[in-house]
Amino acid sequence: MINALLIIDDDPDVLKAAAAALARAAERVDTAGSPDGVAERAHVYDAILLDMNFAAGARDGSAGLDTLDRLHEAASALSVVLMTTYGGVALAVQALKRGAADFVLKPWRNEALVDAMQAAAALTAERRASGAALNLDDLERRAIVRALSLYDSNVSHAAAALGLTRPALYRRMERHGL
Amino acid sequence: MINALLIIDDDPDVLKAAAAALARAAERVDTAGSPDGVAERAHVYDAILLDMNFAAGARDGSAGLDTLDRLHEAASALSVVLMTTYGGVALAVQALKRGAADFVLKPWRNEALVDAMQAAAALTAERRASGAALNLDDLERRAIVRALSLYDSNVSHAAAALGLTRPALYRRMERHGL
DNA sequence: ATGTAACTGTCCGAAAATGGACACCTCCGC
DNA sequence: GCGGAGGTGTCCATTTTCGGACAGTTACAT
Repeated sequence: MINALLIIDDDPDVLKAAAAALARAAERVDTAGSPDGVAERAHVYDAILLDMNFAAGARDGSAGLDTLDRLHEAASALSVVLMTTYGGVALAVQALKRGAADFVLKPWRNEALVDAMQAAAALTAERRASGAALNLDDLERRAIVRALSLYDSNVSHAAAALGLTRPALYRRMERHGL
Repeated sequence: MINALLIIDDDPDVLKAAAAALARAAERVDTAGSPDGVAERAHVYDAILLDMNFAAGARDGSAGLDTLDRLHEAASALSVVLMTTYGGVALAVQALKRGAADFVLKPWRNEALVDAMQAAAALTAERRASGAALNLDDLERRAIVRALSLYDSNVSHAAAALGLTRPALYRRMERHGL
């Protein structure tokens, strides 16, 4: 079960419909009529569903892409799913290259939307867990595991790749319980 | 200047046209009429341009996506640009979510193709450089820099985040020349 | 002005990591 | 069956790191 979602769209009907579709998949579903001020509280959400077009005439999606950038700046691990009506391939490609987690077209199938948001939330969780690995001990452990698997448990080679002497690697392996 | 590119397409005319367009951007442009056996030598390329549809009738792109997966398995840092004629938004999204670096539609503008391949090659280079950072010293340095920037040079907080005591962080900063 | 809270940078005896050396094992080629 | 190459795991004197403590600075509320 997803904890908290945010839906951003300027059309109240869309907000209502999306919120209804996602209600059973998340503890809490917030809605916003504009992206203003959302970045500040972005970190409390597990995923965001963002409409690409706000200014009525604008169909190039630049408003959505800008918001996407701002959200990433504020909460880099957060997954953002973009949604649009006027979706061409070029826009979709642009969005995903800029780091959107997924791209859905309006009108959507409710089931597909739920799946997309669940996948996005899972991705956020994963990134938060490993991105928060600023911790040097964790980082070292991961690197050691990676090196050992890469050189299929050849301690000498793994040690060399890690920039350690062999005894040093033994000590650290023990310290990490390996 | 890109060092080596590979183009995979079953249509000889497409191969010829793409190779011509990319010739001036890369030292070497190889072509292949099928994805068979390409994975084994994937690591020698800086980027690959891959057609999605091989079996004449197949338009769902699954052949291309499978090849994409196999290429990633063989050379995880390698950027693959997908190309197709029958490109819908769904397929493009699928491709990028599966890790393609970009997605271009046939017929292409030569300039856009060159740009895409250059960006892809740059991405490969970047990933190869940082992915090879199995080296614990590098890893530690990166983590420290990241932590310091995250807590805008507040040594106490950065140290806590890294799981170090403050004096320890001072020592390591000096060791890394920071 | 005074307290205090949160920093910074440095010192030093205790504690831990270092890496060269050692003994051993096992798979090949001759 | 012997030498060598390339592993493994362990030992221990030396070197490095550790972190609590100390003194100093800044910002701010009392």
